[in-house]
Amino acid sequence: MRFSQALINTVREVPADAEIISHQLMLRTGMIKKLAAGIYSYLPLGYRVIRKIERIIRQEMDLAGAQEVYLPVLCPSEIWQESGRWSLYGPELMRLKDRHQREFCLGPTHEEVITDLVRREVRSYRQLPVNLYQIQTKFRDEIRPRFGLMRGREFIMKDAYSFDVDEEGAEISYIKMKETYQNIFSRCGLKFKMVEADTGAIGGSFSHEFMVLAESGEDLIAGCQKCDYGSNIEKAECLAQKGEFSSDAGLWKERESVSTPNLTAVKEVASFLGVNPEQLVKTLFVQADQEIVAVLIRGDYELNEVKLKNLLGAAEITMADKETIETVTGGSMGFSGPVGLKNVRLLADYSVKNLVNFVTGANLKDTHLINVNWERDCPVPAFADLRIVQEGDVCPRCGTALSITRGIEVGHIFKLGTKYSKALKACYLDREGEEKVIVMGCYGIGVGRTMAAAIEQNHDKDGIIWPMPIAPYQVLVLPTDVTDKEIRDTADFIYGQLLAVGIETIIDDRDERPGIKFKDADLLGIPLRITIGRKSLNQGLVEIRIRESGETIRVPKDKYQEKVQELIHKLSNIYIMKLI
RNA sequence: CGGGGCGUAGCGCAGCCUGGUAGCGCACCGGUUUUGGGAACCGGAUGUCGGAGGUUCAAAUCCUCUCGCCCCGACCA
Repeated sequence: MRFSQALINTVREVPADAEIISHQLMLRTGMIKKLAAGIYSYLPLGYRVIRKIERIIRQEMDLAGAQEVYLPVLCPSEIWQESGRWSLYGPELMRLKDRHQREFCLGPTHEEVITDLVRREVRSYRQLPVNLYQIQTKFRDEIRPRFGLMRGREFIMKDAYSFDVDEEGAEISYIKMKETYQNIFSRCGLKFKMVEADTGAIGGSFSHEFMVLAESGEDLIAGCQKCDYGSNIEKAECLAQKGEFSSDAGLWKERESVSTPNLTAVKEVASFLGVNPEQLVKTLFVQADQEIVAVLIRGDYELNEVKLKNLLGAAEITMADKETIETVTGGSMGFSGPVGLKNVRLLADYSVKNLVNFVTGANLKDTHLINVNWERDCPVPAFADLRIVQEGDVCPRCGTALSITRGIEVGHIFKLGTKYSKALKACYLDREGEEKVIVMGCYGIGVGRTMAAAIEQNHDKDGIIWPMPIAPYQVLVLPTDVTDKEIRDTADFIYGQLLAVGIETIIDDRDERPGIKFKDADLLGIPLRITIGRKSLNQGLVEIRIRESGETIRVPKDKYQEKVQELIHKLSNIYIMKLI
C-alpha cells in the first residue's frame, strides 16, 4: 500500500470522549470511527487487523477440527421462545418486527439457531461429534456501551458450538477448545489468564474465561500466586468454615441494646462501639424474583450477588428498597438485624458462622444490639458462600493468598450440557437405536475486543506496538525525502521487492518532513520500519528499526531482505506458532 | 434507569455569566523557504453554534421542551 493513497488520517490530539488507551490510539490512528454509542466503522487499517485476528482464529479452529458456517443475524422469535430466552434475555436483546408484525431479534449469540440447525441435520451418533463456528456481527443492546470496541452494541464475534453424544465427549470437545483458545490468544501476542467463571445468561454447568491482564479491564479476577487457580471474582470461592454449626454458650455475654443515633455505616457503628468491623453482622435485604430474602454477612465483607442469585435459582435479584425493608423489619433502614425477624428467609455467609457476641441492627431506629449470639437470640440461619473474595483471601485449591487483578474478557467457553438441546429437542439415535439428547458446549471470542486488548498490552508513549502476527502491515518503508530521486527510487525498489516476496508492506511515499513520518510510524506501530535516508544511503546502507525495542540495524541496501525475513520470523515465533 | 458532565469547522477548545458582524490552535487547500523525530512565513477554504419552540428590534448567548454523546452506578458473554 502507498501511504499517499491510503485512507489513513492520524491525529495528534486525543479525542475528548476516549477514556482508555486502546480507544484513544485507535481513534488517533484512524482505525475506527464512531457512528453512534457502541457502534463503530472499521477503516482500512483497523479492518486489516481484524482480518489478521480472524485468520488466526480460522486457522486454529480448523486445526481443531471445527467447521465454519454462517448463520442468519436476523432470527425469528419462535426458536427463542422454545428455549425460553425470548422472555429471559431481557432488554439487551435487539428486537424488531417485520411488516406482518412478526417478531424477530438480531442475534446476540446463536445457541438457538445452531441447535435448530443441528436438530434438523443430525440424526445419528455417526454424525457426532461436530463443532461448528462462525465469525459474525452480533448485536446486544448494552445498558452502557463504553471504551470503544471494548463493549459495543454491535461487535464482531467468533462463536462456536460443539455437539457430542455424551458428557464424556463434551468434556473432550471442551478441553480441545481450551487448548485452541490458548493457541489463538498466544498467537495474537497477548498475555492472558484462563479463569473460572459464572455462566450468566448463556447458562450451562461450567465455564472458563480468557482474561487479558490489563489495568483498563472491566472484570476483576482472583488469581493464586502459587498454583494456577484463577477465577472471575463473581465466581471465586471463599473457603467454607468446616463442620456442623456449634456454639459455646459459656462464652455468651448478655445481649444489650445500644443507642447509635444516625449511625448506619459499618465503619461508623464499629468505631462508635469500639469494636472491629469483623464483629458486626450486616443484614441485607434482597428482592429475589417475588421473594424477599435477608442475607447476613460480616461487616468487612461484600455480598456477591451472582453467588446469591445462583444459590436461590432466581431469574433476577435486586437490593430491596427502603419501603420494603422498613415494612419487613418494622424498623428503620440502616438498623436491620436478624433478631426478631419474622416471615423472611434468612441466609448467611460462612463468615458469620463462628461469630460470638456480635453486633447487629435492632430493627429499631438509632439502635443496635451487642452481644448477639446464634441459637439464643435468633435461629441459626442456613450458611453458604455468599461473599465477594478479597485480596489476601486464601486460594481454595492450595491455601496460598489470592491477589486481585483486572482483566479484559476476550474469550469465554461454556459447558452447556443439554440446556438447549433438551429445550429444542436436538436428539440423535445411538448404536442401540435409542433416542438420546445431544450434549453441547459453546465458545466465544470477541474479535474487536481482542484487537483493543492487544493495544492495551502493547503500546508506549509514542503509540501502538503491534505484535507481528496481527499487525496491519509487517513492514513500513520510509523514504525520508521523496524529492530526492535516489532515495525515492531505492525506497520504491525495496517496496516492490518486499511485496513480490509476499511481505505485507506499506510505503510512506508522502511528501512530508521526516519528523512527521517518524511520528506517524511510531503511532501506527508497524513492527519493522525500513528507513531510506541521505546519510545512510551515502554509505550504501538502509536502516531497519524494530518498533518494539527501538533497536536500529544498518544493512547494505542490497542485503536488507534477508534481515527483514529473519526479523519477521523471529518476531512471529516469539508467540506459539502452530501454523499449518 | 439514577447521579454527574458535555454538544460551537474534520480534531481539541474559547465565546454564553452581562443578547448586537462566530473566533483560536491543529488538520485541510495554494505559494515561498525548509527537509533525520509532529517547521516558518504569506494567502485561502470550511459552521443548520445538536434540534424544535418561545422571549426580544436582535439569540451560540435568556427560557421551555427534546435529541445525542461521555463518565460513575445498577446491569451484562
